[in-house]
Amino acid sequence: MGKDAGVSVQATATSFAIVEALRTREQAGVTELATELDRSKSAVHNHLSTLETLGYVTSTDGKYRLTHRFLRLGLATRERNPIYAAAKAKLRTLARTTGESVNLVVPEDDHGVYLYRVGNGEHPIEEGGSVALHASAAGKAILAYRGHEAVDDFIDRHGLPALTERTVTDPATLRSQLRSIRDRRVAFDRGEQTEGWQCVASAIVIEDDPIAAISVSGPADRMQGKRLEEDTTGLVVSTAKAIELEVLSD
Amino acid sequence: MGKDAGVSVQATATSFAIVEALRTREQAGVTELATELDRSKSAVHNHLSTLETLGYVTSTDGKYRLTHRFLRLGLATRERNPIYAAAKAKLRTLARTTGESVNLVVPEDDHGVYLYRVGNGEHPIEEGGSVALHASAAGKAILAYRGHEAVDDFIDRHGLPALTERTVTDPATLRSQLRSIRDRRVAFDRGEQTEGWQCVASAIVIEDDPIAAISVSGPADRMQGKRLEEDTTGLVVSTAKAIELEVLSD
DNA sequence: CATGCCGTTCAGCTATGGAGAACAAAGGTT
DNA sequence: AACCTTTGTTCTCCATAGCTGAACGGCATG
Repeated sequence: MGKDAGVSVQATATSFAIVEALRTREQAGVTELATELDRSKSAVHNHLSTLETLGYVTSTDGKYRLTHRFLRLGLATRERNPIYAAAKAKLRTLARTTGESVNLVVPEDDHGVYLYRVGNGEHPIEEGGSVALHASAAGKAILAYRGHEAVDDFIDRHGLPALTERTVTDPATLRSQLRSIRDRRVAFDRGEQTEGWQCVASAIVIEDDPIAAISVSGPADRMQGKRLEEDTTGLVVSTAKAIELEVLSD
Repeated sequence: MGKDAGVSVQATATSFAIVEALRTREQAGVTELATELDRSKSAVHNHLSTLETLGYVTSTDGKYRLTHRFLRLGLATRERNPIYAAAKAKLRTLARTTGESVNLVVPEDDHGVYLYRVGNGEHPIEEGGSVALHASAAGKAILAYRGHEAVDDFIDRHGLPALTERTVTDPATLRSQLRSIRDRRVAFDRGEQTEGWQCVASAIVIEDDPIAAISVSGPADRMQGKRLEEDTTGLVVSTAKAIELEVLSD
């Protein structure tokens, strides 16, 4: 039917392509979007005016931008997840005691999503953004609690693309790391996702299902030695355990 | 072209109708959505599978739900607004000192949007949700700083629909309230939006442009007498002024 | 094993939305 | 001021995208 397998309603694909272009762009005009997305001006105009009457886009003299309708959609999905309410307050205190950025990551399809993030803004990770599961401490913490076949399938589907020089690209190495993560309840990321940034993570596991992971991340020079290995690690693990209990008690 | 003026790309309208249905519903099946939205099963299925390959929807054995892609979209629009960063911390302390719920409302087209909200969860207002400008303290605070013609146009377009028995439905009454709001820098809502809930609001005005309003809301029995008239009012106004200064200093 | 009730697939017809050019409006430049 | 450039908007026409309606297959439940 459609030229691209699975995408049968191409108008929807076009509309969302425009929406995503507007996300990065603050505001944009018709011609600008048309050239970037390689569509005709009239097509882009049609979609924009449709999105405008639907309330997802506003225009002020020729420039279009996204409205806050997406905020309602996005927050609704987040609020729905019980892990969010259970973790929020505890992550705040974890951020305060460690002085570093703290993240809450949940798995979604084959990637992780930053559901919540409280930090000093040094590292430009955006809430709602996604992470590769194999190249982040939180992601590996989640993968560690999935079955062997699930991990194999994951590797088959995506491979282990390198994000930095230190990303784990060898399946055997990854599998051995996952084993030790499960044993010790901690995952580490030493610049595997972003050069110069280290991470400690621990998964939230409910009934053998890793529903989330929390992580503390900071620049390599602050996250090393005894501080990383003992202090931070201990805090992350105990916070993860506390969140597990909170989830179970609701 | 289209049957409904302005909505030329109907496929987009259908896709977003499905998305909005999923927002309220946690998860839903094809048939369920098809009957609710009055479309054919195959049409709904087409849209859902398209949205799924685009990454906005996931399915687990026949049930569909929204993904967190919308979180990225929504938070991007919020983070972009400088008023959010300027107001966030101050609203937290305002909530702590008053003990009531605190809201940040920004105007968008002809309604207000709850951009941020910190509260005790008593009143089920959702972040990202929208308010009628004429039937809320924050909305009236914003309207008060718009020109007379702008207010007239607003009334022409929407009228003054009553949300409760106490909603201001008379244009003359509204205009006189707006005048006093501008004079005193405070707007009140005495059950005009939700029966039994009172509100105090003050606008954030930058260069004669009301870019936002903050409000404190609580049940009528706690928000009355001296406490409302003096204590809370004073705190709201001074916080609004502080936010104005913060915005200007950036 | 039969019977609903799902989600998914299919084929075919028709309305829809895209291409492209013409139009309008707004700035910038000389 | 008159020009030109660049933008958003509108128009018409045609191909095809995407609906309808029905058939298929899987999974429960009786």
